Amino acid sequence: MNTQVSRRTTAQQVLERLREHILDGDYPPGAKLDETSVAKELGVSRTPLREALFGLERDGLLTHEPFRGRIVARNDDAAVAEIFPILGALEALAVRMSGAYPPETLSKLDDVNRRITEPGVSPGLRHGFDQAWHQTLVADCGNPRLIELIERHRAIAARHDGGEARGMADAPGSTADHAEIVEALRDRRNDDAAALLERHWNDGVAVVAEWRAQAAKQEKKST
Amino acid sequence: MNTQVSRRTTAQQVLERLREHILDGDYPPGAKLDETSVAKELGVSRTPLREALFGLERDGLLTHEPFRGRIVARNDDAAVAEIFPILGALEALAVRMSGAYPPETLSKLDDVNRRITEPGVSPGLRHGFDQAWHQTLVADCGNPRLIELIERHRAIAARHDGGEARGMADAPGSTADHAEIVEALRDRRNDDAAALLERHWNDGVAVVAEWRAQAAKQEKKST
DNA sequence: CATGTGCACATTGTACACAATATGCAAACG
DNA sequence: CGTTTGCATATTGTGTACAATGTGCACATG
Repeated sequence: MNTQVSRRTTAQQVLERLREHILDGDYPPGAKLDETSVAKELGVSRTPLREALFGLERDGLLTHEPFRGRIVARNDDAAVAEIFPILGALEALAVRMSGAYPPETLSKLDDVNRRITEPGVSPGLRHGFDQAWHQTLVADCGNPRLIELIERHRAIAARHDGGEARGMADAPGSTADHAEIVEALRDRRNDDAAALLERHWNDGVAVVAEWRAQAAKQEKKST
Repeated sequence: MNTQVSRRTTAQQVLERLREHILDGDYPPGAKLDETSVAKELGVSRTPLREALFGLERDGLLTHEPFRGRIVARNDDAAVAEIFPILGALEALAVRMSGAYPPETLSKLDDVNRRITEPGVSPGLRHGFDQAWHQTLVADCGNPRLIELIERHRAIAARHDGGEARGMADAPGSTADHAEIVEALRDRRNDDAAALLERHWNDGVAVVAEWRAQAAKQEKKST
């Protein structure tokens, strides 16, 4: 069916496409992945699909129960409480390993951070800017493995659980944290920035939990 | 061929067995994994084997080039330089997240550390004790995801590269570090212990590089 | 009416067959 | 003599068939 011109294998492509779909919320947390349907949907047979599923499962994006199917991993408060501190430690390390941040990087960080708070941007976009900010922060640490690891964990933790509860991170405190961190970096106080960053992620656990509780309450009201 | 009584799937079992083999050095870094041979060796068909391989690849234990096969991941100086700091940050986090270490855990740590230096133990065993020490250190941090993550990275970094260059970590400085860390933990100074631990791993990069250079020199002499 | 049992169906797991690609060698060519 | 081209062979990638297991419902039974 496919003419196989690519250098990448079907399973690899499927893995990446599925990953994107999960991150975009097309397959939300808790959704069951029916092999036959998904295979048909992507136009491949079950064999490469299953190989991709195995990889994603190993990434922590899927959970698997033998003979009962695969589920997109939940991202509940418990998961956040486990992952956010890990991200804090890893990004802090990346900041410490980075040298002096060049002016253009610093202004990019400021710029992106400013856009997070700009009025009129959709919550989804705001969330995207937040992601971009963190990505820029660690991009030049010189440890590709670390970057990849951070990326994977952010992928797990960044998805919205609880049935498309939108509204994410208006985060008045969050952008203030970001600004403070950039300021430290401008002064070449990377260690201080790292410490702030770690606290930022740890605070995030409570922030997300609070925000979700609010969203759940609103959800109930509108029913 | 198999009566399939187990609750775990063949692919999962194969993944774990292969993982053990790789960690034990039965498949040393750089070894090519021929699918047909390995499948025959483990008594399964290629399908579940390939699924397992995909998982291990995602773990970073294997590298893959389309149509050219899979290789057990190298663990050269570059890899060590990337992974050791990550392990340092993660284990430091685990120590900080742990509460007060109970006396029995502290004496276990002391005990295991003592065995590392005991004369007459094989290098392999010594290495095993070192692993056990670090495992005990993080076991009660209360973050299973973190423990799993540490375990996986230790799996990658703990393998001996460069053709079974044995002799590992006599580490006179290493056990001294361990002792100092336990002392800090006894005083409930977890943050100090965490900082020491991070330095311990960072120093490890140079130690391993040095040790390997020596081993390589000896290798050449005996040829 | 509640509960348990067994069968039909759906879905996942495994094996195998075939297709696509890489590799090594031998012969042709300059 | 070195280089290149083309084929034979080995290995990996994908599709498909079949086996094993879980699920839900109808029906019997107390």
